[in-house]
Amino acid sequence: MTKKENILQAAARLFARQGFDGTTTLQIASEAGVTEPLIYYHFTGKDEVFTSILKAGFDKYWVRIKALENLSGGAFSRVEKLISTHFSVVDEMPAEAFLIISACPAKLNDPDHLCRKIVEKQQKWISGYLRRCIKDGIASGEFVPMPIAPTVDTLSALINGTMRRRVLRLEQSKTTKEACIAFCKRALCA
Amino acid sequence: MTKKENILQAAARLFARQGFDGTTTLQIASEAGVTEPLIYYHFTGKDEVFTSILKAGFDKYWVRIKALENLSGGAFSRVEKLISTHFSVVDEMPAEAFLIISACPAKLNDPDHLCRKIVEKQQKWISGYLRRCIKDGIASGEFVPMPIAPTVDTLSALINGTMRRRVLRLEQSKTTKEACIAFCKRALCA
Amino acid sequence: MTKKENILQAAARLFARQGFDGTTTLQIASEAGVTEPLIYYHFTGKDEVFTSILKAGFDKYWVRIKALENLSGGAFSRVEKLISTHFSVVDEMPAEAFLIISACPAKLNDPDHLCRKIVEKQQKWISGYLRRCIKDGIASGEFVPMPIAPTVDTLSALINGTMRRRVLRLEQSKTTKEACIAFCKRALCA
Amino acid sequence: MTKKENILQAAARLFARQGFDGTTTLQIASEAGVTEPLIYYHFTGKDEVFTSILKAGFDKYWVRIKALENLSGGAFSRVEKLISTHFSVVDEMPAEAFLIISACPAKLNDPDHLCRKIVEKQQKWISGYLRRCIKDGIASGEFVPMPIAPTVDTLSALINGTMRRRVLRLEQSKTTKEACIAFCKRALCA
DNA sequence: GATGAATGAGTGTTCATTCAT
DNA sequence: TATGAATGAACACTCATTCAT
Repeated sequence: MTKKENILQAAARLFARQGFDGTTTLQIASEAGVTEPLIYYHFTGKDEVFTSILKAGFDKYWVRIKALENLSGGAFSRVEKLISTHFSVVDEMPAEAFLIISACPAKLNDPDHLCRKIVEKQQKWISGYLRRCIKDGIASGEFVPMPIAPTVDTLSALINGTMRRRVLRLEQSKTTKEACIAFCKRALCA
Repeated sequence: MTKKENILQAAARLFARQGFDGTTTLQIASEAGVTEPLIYYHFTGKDEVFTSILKAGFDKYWVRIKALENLSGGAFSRVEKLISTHFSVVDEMPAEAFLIISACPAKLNDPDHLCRKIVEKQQKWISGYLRRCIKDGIASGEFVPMPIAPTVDTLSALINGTMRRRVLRLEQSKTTKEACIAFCKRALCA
Repeated sequence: MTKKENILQAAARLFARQGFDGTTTLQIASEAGVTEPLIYYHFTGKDEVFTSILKAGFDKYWVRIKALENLSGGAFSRVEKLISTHFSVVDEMPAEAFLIISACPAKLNDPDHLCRKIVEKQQKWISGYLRRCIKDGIASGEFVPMPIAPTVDTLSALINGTMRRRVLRLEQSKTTKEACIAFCKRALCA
Repeated sequence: MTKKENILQAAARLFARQGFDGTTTLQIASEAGVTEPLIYYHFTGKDEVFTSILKAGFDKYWVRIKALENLSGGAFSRVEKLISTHFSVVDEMPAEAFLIISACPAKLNDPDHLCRKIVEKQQKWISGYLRRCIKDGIASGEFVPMPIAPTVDTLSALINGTMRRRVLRLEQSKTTKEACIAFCKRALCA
């Protein structure tokens, strides 16, 4: 593993545990087994390290998400896939998920920051995906009639909240995923 | 308004906009129209200022929530009340809601910090409330049969995610509240 | 006891335990059961509190010392009296003794500060007293011949070191006083 | 000279002149011709700077003292060596001597602080050395009979007080050293 | 006499970042 | 690539002191 990768891994661990502001460049360097200036050789600064990690994490996530686009099958099975994918994502990349969800609250207020842009891009994509599912479902009679936009909001919120609770380890049951899907099925399907 | 209240208000504004670490005591003092040492006369430090605001916000929220405890009526109407109360809370105290949800990510990892304790207390209460509603609903035949614990997780996540999206202004529809309630009704009721 | 006396007592305790710089006016006020501004009502500032204590301690000491001036008796018995008086002083007013010996090191460098002046006055008086004793002793044949000035220095140092060790609780024997006197007797007497 | 050494020298000068609490890190940096943060690059803080100086001074002193251990010769000549070594030490390293004696009064009260430990170590070694001398001297008949422990206290006090007076420039004679040794000879020798 | 509220001037310390090599 | 040394700019916090009452 290159030293650059060392830096990224160490930083990811530390950002996830302590947040962006709570992590110093010295800690990152120590944890990575390098000296501080090397961080500035490979990155423009602490912020770019953070952004790189975020971007890498998001890219991995994005690949998973994009794979859903060409899915065939019924409307609900596509909703179900979206939900179960998000459960998997948290399990497979908890540090990155924590970062996106929790490490940069102040940056979320800055409309120009990558952090905000990532969240918006993700939300937009999920909204589009869900909108299409729901439209199709209603059209085909698989779903009961319902207003589309606010239902998209509701499902987005459910996914968002589920990830957050899972990342923060607030969940109390082991079968939340199945119950969540069943819950949505009853809410959506005719 | 006393200078102490000035400090609290200024700090609340700044913490909400910039996060805890992004806000300096000098900024708080300036914004409040006082000198820095006065912060230390009225509070033990920056952390206590934050904690005071958090606690005050949570207390207001807690009053609203506790009022639901003695609610009579059907199981779903009690669930509905819980949901709509949370929508109202975000609208009525957005700064405080933002603080609880987003300003102290690192503190959420510290099990001894008030921040974490508040979240846990809130989650615990909501879980208990929902558990009772669902049990009652199933027993009376108002709800379809369903596993209780994971459904509680699901509903908690929905509320959590809804608040978060609303606080971060990610919602896209004006009728999300109604759709959310209708969604749950279909998911729960027989 | 008046509040002014309370302040002085509290301050004396704290200065002895923590030194001048290590003691805050707030600590003094708390320990004295008053508020800080009262200190400034009764004294011009922290320095005057310290100076007052020092002066009071020194005055008590001075009375004891001055009483030796009119002592009749042999040369050595007067030296002995001086030594045993200093042992008593440490035992009877340890806090004040500690203050003079140890609480204001930086102030000892300032020739204008009371602290330095007190030490000089004390040293001067002791020197004068010892000089007279030794002169008389040599003249009367009670003492062996010896150079006066450096012997005065030596005896002063012995008294100084003895007080210091006693104040700092470095002494290891219970009969140091007697041995010290016997030591001097052998060194001085014919 | 390296900048680290600059810092140590500047700090030593300032601590000796103004005491520990009276010296600021900014003063040290200015006097050393460096910026404040460099102090924190080379040391963990102001306290470690002080401790380093103290330790270095004590180490130099300790070498001188330890050299006395293997001294051959009569009991009194060994006592004499101890005394004259202490006179030399003050003359050769007055700043360090002042530090040990006078710059950290509050720290002397803290049993865990290096300051106290150094004083105790020194006192212990001197006590042991003197005890052996006196025992030997009495056994060989070179010294008059006398109680050992309190005489050790007395000689320790004499050395202590002599150093202190010399450091604080309270001595009045140029031949104090010789008189002090002669004084002890009369007190000890048969 | 006595105090609650307030402050000017610092204090030790930290940290992201840079420079010389 | 890589680092030891160094720093500008800030930071949370403290303290002796004062003011209005």
